[in-house]
Amino acid sequence: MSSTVDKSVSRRDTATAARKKQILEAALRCFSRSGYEKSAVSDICREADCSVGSLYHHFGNKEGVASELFIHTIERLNADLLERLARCRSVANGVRMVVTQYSDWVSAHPDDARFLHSGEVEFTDSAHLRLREIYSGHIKAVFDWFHPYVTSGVMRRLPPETYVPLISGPIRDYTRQWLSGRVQKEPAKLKGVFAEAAWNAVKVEL
Amino acid sequence: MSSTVDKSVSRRDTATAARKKQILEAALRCFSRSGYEKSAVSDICREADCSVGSLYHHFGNKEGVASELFIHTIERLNADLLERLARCRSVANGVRMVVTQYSDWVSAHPDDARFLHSGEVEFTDSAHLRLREIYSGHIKAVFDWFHPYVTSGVMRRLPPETYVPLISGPIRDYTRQWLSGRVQKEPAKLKGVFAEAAWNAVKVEL
DNA sequence: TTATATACTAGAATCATATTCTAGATTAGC
DNA sequence: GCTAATCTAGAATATGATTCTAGTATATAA
Repeated sequence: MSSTVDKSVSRRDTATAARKKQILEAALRCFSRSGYEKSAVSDICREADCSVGSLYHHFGNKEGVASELFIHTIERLNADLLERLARCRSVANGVRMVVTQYSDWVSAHPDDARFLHSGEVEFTDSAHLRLREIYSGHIKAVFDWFHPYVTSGVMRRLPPETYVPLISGPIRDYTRQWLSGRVQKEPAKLKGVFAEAAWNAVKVEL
Repeated sequence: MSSTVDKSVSRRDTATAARKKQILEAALRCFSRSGYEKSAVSDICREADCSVGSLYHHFGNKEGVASELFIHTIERLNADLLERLARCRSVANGVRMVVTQYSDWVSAHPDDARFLHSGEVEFTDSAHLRLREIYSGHIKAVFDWFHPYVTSGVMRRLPPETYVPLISGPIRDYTRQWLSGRVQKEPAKLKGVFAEAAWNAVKVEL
């Protein structure tokens, strides 16, 4: 069946995808080495072995590169969580999983994490909208997973805006400190503490 | 006695201090309105009614303005916490205070908070060092306040790096979301939830 | 009180870098 | 093989940070 659809993937499509990937990877290396602002478009082009014209053709501007990279990265992070969450067989493990997968992911992909956290990245307007959709879609999916447990009374009913900060706030805050070099131990080393605290914050007391 | 010392505060010193203040306040308005990167030095100068030469004379560069503003802001925030903490008469209230003063401060000074959280601000090297000192000094002062309670066994003994994220992580994470417009309720409205969670995370179970 | 050094202000000149433009090369689809 | 669309290259331009030079105001010393 796939052979009939394959026609839509031309040689150019493949080359274009490869070139874009090449630029995105070069950009991440540059951002990671020197930060977003300090990375000149010409630096990225040199690293990606392409011309500025080519970069602008594919991404519109520097923000466009950063936006696409950001969206791509966060989608993988989110998808990874949903997969793992689907395999959890209890609320307690679900809550702990939100914390542990984040810290494992950060420890495994520090450059990606640094990029997501950097805050100096600027987005195109369309990326802003897209990110908002992605965020609310992801939150909805996660809430859908947890909702039955709130209904059945094993997870506390709290103001909805507070679940994310209560569960993920500490590990995110710690990660930020780790990425900026203020603390040494990598997040995965302390995930147990934060995972227990997260469950503790939302569980119903016996 | 003061009259003999007054000689050290000349008319020029006063004028200089006033000018610097004028520039810092103008910068905050610009950053708050358009963000750090989008604020041109010439914008700040127009807002402060001064020349670029003047700004560069006093601050060296744009980072210098941002750095001094940042340090000034964070020192007031820190000092405010230490004052309030000194008046607390129990660990539970102390821990809750860390959360409530932060959320009250953020709600009362959203422009300052937005600036502190923005992340796109770049610092001079000397500001980086100074910020690190300020941070560790502040942490030490806060830890000194809490330490007796750990010793006496009413507060949990945890890996030292985890106290700040456990106590402040959620409210900081929530604040970040609020500043970026992803949630509506201002932090002060939810401080109770986060304050209880903070105490819950570090208290010793009965 | 004046002379001199230092601090300050102004704005033009310079420099770095993001973005745009133009021309040419490659590829897809007919 | 022809034509339009896509892609690449790099030069030209625009924007905004920083530096420079000249001049003004203030403080301090004689």
